[in-house]
Amino acid sequence: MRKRVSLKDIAHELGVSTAVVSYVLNDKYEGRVSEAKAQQIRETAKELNYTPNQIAKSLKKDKTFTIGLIIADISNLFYSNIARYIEDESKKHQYNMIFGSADENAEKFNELVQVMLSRQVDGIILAAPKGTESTLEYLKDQYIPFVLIDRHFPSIPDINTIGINNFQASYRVVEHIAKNGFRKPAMVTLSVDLFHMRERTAGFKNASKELLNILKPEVVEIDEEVLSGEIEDRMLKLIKDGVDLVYFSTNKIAMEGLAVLVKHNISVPREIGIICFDEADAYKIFHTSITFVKQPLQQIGQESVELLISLINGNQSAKSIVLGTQIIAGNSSAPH
Amino acid sequence: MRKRVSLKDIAHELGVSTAVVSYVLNDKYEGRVSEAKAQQIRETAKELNYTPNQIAKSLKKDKTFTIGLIIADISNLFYSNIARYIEDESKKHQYNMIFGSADENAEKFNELVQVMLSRQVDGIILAAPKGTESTLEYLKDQYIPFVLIDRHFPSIPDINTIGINNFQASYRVVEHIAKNGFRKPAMVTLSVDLFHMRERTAGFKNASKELLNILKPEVVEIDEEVLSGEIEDRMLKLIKDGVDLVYFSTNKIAMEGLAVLVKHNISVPREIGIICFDEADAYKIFHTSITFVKQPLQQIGQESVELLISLINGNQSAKSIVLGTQIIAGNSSAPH
DNA sequence: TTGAAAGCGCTAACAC
DNA sequence: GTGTTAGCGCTTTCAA
Repeated sequence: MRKRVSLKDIAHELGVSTAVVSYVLNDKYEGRVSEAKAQQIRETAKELNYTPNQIAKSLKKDKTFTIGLIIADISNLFYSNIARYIEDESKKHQYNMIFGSADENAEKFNELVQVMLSRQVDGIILAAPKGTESTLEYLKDQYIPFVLIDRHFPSIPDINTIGINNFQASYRVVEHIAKNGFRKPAMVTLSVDLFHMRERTAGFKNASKELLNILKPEVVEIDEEVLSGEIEDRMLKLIKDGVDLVYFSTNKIAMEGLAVLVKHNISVPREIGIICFDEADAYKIFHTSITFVKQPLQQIGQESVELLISLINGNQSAKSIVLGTQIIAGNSSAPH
Repeated sequence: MRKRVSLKDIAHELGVSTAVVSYVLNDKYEGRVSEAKAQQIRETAKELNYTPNQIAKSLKKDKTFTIGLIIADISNLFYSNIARYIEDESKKHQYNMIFGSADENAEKFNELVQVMLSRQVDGIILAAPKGTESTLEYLKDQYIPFVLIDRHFPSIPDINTIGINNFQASYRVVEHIAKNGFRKPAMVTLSVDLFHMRERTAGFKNASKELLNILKPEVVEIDEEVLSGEIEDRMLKLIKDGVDLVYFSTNKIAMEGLAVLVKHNISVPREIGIICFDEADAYKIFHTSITFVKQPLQQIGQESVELLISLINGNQSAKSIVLGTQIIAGNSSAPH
């Protein structure tokens, strides 16, 4: 069977101590080991196909060079994209990443946190689902370095957060809508009680009132579980009611909503205008180029890793980083 | 600062030995520890918020309950979907998964293998890029349990493989094409020297000759690096040449190809028929439902994990599992 | 029923 | 320059 080669094997082979081998293989032998012996050790290591055992190293140093990432929902493109950036950035800093999706489920989230902790991750980046405040408090109490992305829990003070201004992003969407001559927009969103989603809705409502003089802005909330079943009727109703543009609050809703339009042969922007939150590669096979709110995914990934690592290295400050968004204008919301 | 709670802390708190605590917390104390003491220990563990240190456990037991997954290209939906299934299945078997993408780069692949080995994964599932035969040989020589998915290297005998019959899948696509009255199909694929892709092409060519009496089947090969730049001209040329259906050999090519059709307002299947290899959620926002070859992703994920775990547990047999594919007929290749 | 102790592979403080 | 050794947190054998 398989027998992994250890420091001891190399030491034994050469009749030296494991310490010497460790020094050489970690390039810490300046003034300790003769160059000749060092060379020998390196050669033997190569010959024997030595691979250092990180598990042992981690145990000894109480540091795994691993960060945990827990996202809320892997089936959302936004998160899978961000996961990529976080992985890339981690690698740049010589960290590994281990990863899990909580599927918007608080219990699953808590389990994942436990798994990550027992695997001794040095820190965690997380997009927490609803109802996980106590776990966040726990992490904070335990001084476990963590950074919250995308989501924000105003009830917990002094935690490290990185995200966008969702209210403002939505507000600007309505500015764009108004500028391009739409007068009766509706927002289609999920009925979920998360701060960042409420902010998106609030931005839309406020701006609709202020910029379009709409007394009761139209917001359709759909339960995530029944999304693909319900959205068809809801969309058709909006159109029948004379809504002239639909603003989808996430990627996932957008895909479902656009599918309805395709199915019913509804032309964009002629019959209805469209704006989506978040981008998707798939938009390019829709019959019209899509206007969308672009979040700085790469920057979120990058900064969250950097912030986390600085926390791991003992930096104490609680930071809330708010990044900017852009509206990428396509033909789907062209002047009306 | 943070101080993690260890077995020793619990033992100390109660004035017992760490052994007893270990027994109790692992439910292995039958006939060894009194129920009263066991209860006490469990309570203290809970009070102190004890989390077992998996790193130490792994070191001791020489087993990490972690499997590595290396995929060829994360930006390919096929792989990201399969990664999900593999993660789910691993979790079911109480394994964690660590993950990396080689981006079709042999060197990156080799590095990833090293990372996984040094983190002492119990086994690896991999979709290997071109030019990695020697690494596979190495893994084999070292008796490191691994399972190859999607890809196949005929030059290496007796390794565990899970995939589909690509030749047959393409052959059946042409059967479908012929049955539906198309007479001049073209295949658009990547110019990459991988066995499974060559098989897809060969199946198309053979069937075109045998079923459609085409002497020189039309196969357009595009270099992956220039895909989105080149595909537009190549597609337009095909259409000008009177090709009546295009068969895209992967997900990624399909998305780029469909985008060209959208851009030029080319109607499917009226002006050109379409069949794609692999499914994509995004197809639903294309103006016509898409015919595609469906691989059994979940089954691939599930069986690869099961096979790997059986290898980890000492099973020696070299298996090659070939799973079936389906053609899901949409309107994009409707009778002509 | 209980506890002491060895040892997994590695690092680093400490002799020599 | 070189080697010895303790110990990271845990499991498990062995002795009491």
